[in-house]
Amino acid sequence: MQERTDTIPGHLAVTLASRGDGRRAHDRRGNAYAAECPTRQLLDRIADKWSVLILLLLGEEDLRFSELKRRIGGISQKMLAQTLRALERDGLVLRAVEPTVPVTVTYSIAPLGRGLMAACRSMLEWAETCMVEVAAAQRAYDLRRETAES
Amino acid sequence: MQERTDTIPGHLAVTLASRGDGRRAHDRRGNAYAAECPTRQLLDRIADKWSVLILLLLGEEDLRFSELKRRIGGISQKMLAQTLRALERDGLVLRAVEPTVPVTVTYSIAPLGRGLMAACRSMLEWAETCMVEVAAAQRAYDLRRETAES
DNA sequence: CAGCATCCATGACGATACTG
DNA sequence: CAGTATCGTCATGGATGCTG
Repeated sequence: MQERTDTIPGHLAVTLASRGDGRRAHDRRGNAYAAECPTRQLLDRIADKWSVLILLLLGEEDLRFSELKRRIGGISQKMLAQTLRALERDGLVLRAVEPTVPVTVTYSIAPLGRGLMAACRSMLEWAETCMVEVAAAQRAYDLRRETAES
Repeated sequence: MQERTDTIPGHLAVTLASRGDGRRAHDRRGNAYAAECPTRQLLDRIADKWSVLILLLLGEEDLRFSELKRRIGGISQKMLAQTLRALERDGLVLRAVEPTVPVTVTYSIAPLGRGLMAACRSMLEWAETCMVEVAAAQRAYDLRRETAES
């Protein structure tokens, strides 16, 4: 920040420089670690279980509201509506209304949202792949805590 | 699944087949869309803003508790402790205690957690890249709603 | 019947105070 | 410093009712 390198020993300056590396994201396009940054707020919305599951499903095929609700176990009508709305507002999901009787509403992935699919999918893939190892880690952790309680 | 195509009309068989395509994930390694599935529960834990931010930071360097708290804007002590513990239990993060006075606790990314980094990073990258477009989409959406309120 | 709005109970979350 | 405990608050979820 300041040009006080003259008063800083060489090895410390190096340390500070490598520190700066960690802040690269900050310099680039906003600091996602700052609560007020728009990038962080966007991340908060997409790094969410409901958003990820919805995007994952819509990435495979267009779906109606009730179909989404039926496929995503444990989601409430309220959270589904709320999340879909946020995704639509962010331009990640498209909402198409067919004027039938009764009305038919179909949700699909928007071009902007398609870019997110890769990240969501690799998260899912990772979960599927590592589930067994994670379960083992949990057992080991619980066992360690249990025996330590003596 | 079954060889009963003989009793199923042609067009229905096709419908069922394309249905099966959507269930591919189900056949592979558990159904992440079912609330009770361990894979889904794991996904719920990692598709979380705090988890993603913590993993992202620890992926760059080892950090102490207070340092993490200071870097992640808006996180409470409680959520940080809680999330770190869940990540540690899942084997994604390592917790090293140095018996100094007062104690020094350093968190680092575990081998298992390193595999998740790519997904977290691409999520962050996407957010940084598309933030502007998303903001535009939001304005468009809000404007549309506003004018529709006439 | 699809989809959204409203009410209420519950659990997650955040701020503060306190301990090893 | 690194947490745990407590409590007040707010978001989440479930049930219900409304509209087209």
